[in-house]
Amino acid sequence: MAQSDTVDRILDAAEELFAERGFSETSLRMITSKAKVNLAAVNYHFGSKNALIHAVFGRFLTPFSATLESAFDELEARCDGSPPTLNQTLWALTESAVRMPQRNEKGISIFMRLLGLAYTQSQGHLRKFLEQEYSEPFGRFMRLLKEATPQLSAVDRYWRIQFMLGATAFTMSSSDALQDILRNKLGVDTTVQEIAARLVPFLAAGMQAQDTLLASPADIHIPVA
Amino acid sequence: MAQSDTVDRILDAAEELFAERGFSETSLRMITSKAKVNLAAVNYHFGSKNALIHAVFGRFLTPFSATLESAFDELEARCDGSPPTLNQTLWALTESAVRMPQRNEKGISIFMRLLGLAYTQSQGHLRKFLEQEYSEPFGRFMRLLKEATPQLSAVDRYWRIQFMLGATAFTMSSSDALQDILRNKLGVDTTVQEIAARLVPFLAAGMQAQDTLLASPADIHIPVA
DNA sequence: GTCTGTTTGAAACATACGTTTGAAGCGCAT
DNA sequence: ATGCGCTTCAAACGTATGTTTCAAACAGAC
Repeated sequence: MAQSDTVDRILDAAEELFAERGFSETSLRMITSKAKVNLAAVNYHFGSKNALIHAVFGRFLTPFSATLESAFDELEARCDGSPPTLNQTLWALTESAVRMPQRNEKGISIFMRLLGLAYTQSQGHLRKFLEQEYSEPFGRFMRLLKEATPQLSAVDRYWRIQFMLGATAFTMSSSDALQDILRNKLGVDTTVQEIAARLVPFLAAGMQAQDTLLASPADIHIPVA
Repeated sequence: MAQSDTVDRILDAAEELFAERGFSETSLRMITSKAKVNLAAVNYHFGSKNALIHAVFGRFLTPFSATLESAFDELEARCDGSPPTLNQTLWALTESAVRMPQRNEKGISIFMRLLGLAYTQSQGHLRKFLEQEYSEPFGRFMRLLKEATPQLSAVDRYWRIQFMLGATAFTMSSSDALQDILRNKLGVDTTVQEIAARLVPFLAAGMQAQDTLLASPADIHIPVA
């Protein structure tokens, strides 16, 4: 099969280059020369650069969302009616990501960074693609979060989910650069699993902080103790 | 003075466009046509597109870092020898950001998003510029954080600071969009000050979670309880 | 071997970019 | 009024991008 060889080589090269440089900063010529295929191959096999971006996400996200769904199934079965805890829910997500079969050792971190970029770079088409393609597992995750934090007001929960999302997306989207700094400053090396192991407790603690009680707007900025 | 008019119009337009589209996705032609100035004006007044990016950051960051320094001065004076608490440190930063004189009501969120982009988009020159221009207040903030969390290992503290950064930059940068969603779904309205009032407790709680104890790499992914 | 549909290849396409150029316009001392 | 900085302007520069074209190479069926 000649086709799938070319297609896969393009996807591999694109995935890696997108992750380390961003989408618009990566040209088709970089991709095709890294993949050692002809420039026209991208438009022949995928149709356009945007479609290639979608294909890169689809190749990872489709099996991942299946894995995630069954992880949620298993978790809910194990909990037998009572809603899973916050830690269980967050770990089910992390687990599914880390356990995914990887093309290579950089697999997860590459993809975490791509997801971060998807949120961060305002590529309208990508956002739309992801929303209409993977709304189901996303919605289910949100529902589980809600059931795991019944003590929170809807507004607090809403904002704290954004905080979690931000911490995750941001960290993952710059994790290579961050790791370089860490390696230089502290002389240690960190795997994605370890980052996740540090991130989840941080998120869980923040999520479970006492429900925010707002003072009158006027002196919101005053509390210093 | 005709010059400063053109210069400011360019800076205003660039700031807004960079924030909503990113750096490489924003062309000089978009900027100059939004600012209603000639295309060549950017290279005449700033020298290059990169220098313009630096100027956009400098215009906000220089007065901000002065404000921040004096906020830290005041805080340390008030604490009189003993290190400020985590809450005090975070509030000093938040205060300084919120209290900055704003060009318009979107001022803070625009700049939060720019800071997020600076970290996220791999613009080497920007990173270098920010590091060598504002290393002092940044380093001081780091030192305060370190003194406020002596129980954390250096590695844990490093990563948790990244998590805080991410949650903050992400939330503030998309707060306009998020507020729209919130208004539609929950029928409430939120000011930047209120978001900060929700964010700081979240960050403080995450920061003060128990120091991460890592199991052997092999079973890092196992804990589900 | 020849035909057929699919895949590759080198080259060109149109467009957009950041930057440079050189003339024109302006305010203001002299 | 003249001359001198500074600023604006329209136009062009060279380069890089995504996409298209069309001929050559290829594989498998007959």
